[in-house]
Amino acid sequence: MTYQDVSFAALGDPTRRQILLLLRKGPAPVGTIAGRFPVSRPAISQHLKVLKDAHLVVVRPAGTRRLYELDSRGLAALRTFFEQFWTDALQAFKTEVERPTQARRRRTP
Amino acid sequence: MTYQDVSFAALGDPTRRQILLLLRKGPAPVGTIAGRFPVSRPAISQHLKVLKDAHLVVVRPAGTRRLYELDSRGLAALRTFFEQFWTDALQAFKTEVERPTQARRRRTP
DNA sequence: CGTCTTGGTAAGTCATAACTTACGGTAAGT
DNA sequence: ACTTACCGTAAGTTATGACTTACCAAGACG
Repeated sequence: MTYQDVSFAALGDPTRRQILLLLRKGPAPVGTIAGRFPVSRPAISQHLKVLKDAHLVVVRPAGTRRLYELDSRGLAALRTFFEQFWTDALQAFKTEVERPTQARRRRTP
Repeated sequence: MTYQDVSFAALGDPTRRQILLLLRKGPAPVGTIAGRFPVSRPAISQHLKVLKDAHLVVVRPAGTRRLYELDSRGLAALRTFFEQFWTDALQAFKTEVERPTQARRRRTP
């Protein structure tokens, strides 16, 4: 499983996506994050571990608290991957559009 | 569940991501797509349905075949969303970096 | 028309991931 | 030392999603 696989798998869950959106406002301790969701704190801990392992968040201890924040490097890497994918996909689309007229005719009802 | 939720959920599965990568080369019929994966054809059909509902692929009939191809509009919408998210996330990071020196000191071992 | 190819869908299986409660380690305060 | 707050992790539960086989409709061709 590649690095991107781990990242996209992490983003595949709605709770984890919401956590990332929440962390855009800045670092937050686990308890605060968990308080924003209708699930248990350990459930949030498990989600945060997935995000950490995917390099989408980083954690630093602050007393008894653990502050989680967005991992800009991990997000940048994912962004690069997505941009590359998008560029390739767009290129493929352009190639398709520029095919001979015959292909176009078939698209006309 | 928002539109982006459906898209990211769709991208959360490795087989579906591989299908998208495969379709970058151009439209392909179901049988051909399925032949590239170590799973059954109906399984691929189910994945393609998820991708179609997420507007990541479009399908057009060609005789008995159904050609699937990337949905550039859906991908563009997802790209827009991701860029917005990334911009917001980067902004949040910049805000964090530009905080008073005290915050920086804490990061020095 | 009969036959073959293609592929969507129904129904069933089961591994797994998202959830829970319980436990205990660490930090901080008294 | 004791107490409180915080949170990672273990262990258990269960809903779900990725898989399967079976069925059948649509299209193509002889």
